[in-house]
Amino acid sequence: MPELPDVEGFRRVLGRAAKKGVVSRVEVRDRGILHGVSAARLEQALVGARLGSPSRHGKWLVVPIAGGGDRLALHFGMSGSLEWSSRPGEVHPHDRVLVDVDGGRLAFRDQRKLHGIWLVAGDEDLERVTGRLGPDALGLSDAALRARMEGRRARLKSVLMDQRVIAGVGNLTADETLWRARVHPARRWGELDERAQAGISRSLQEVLHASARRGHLLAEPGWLTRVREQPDARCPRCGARLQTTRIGGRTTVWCPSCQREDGPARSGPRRTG
DNA sequence: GTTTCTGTTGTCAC
DNA sequence: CGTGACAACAGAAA
Repeated sequence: MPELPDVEGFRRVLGRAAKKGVVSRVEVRDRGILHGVSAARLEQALVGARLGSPSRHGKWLVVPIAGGGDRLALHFGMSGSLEWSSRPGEVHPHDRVLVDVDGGRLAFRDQRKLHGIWLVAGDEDLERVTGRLGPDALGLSDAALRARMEGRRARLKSVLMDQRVIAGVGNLTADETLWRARVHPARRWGELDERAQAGISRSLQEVLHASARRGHLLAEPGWLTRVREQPDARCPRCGARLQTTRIGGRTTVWCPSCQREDGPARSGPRRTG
């Protein structure tokens, strides 16, 4: 599940939980989710402490621990989530770490365990874990996006998903954005005129803002994400049969009619003059 | 029943 | 810059 909008949702969940009080208990049910920190060390760092206000950078969540200078860095991979319950009942089989706070319990739930939880000290430490990330994609201005994209020669889909260029765009967000902007995913930034570039910038923010508000990538009528998994999916805008290919090792869905490889479509809702 | 493929995340070698 | 292998796992497809 997790792309930027999901992680933004987890940030709010964690932020609310943090305000409830101190951590009373930590249970590591699967050490495979911990990186560079033992279960004992994690417990020692958390129990009795208060969590600070979490921040998000791309798909990373960083949680200060009041008192010491340590922070948690969380990455949810493809299948992770953060679950809060005020009345904890059954433990889910994929709950890897439980953190009890006054008033409830946080669960780091993850089926595939591709990433997980780190305990980091200074900023250098954090950067060693996350890699050097580009600016967060949410709220990125048109000028800032331009500055980051300038000179990139790879296919747009790959560039948008490169966390070092901008942080937070995942596979589905990239497809949704390019579809909305009517730009073919295999095109290059430098080939586009300024209007098409601005369209990508605007589309990206529309997709991210609407989704982040809800805590997950939207899949409403009129969205590519809504139909992309269907076997013979058609473009929600023009009805053409959608195409699927692989770019950068990821499944890529686009509309051959709206997103031409050689330029913007000349038909459709947008008037051509 | 068993094997193979797929994937909203990444890294690495070539 | 692009591709393929890989990591861990479950569910679907073959």
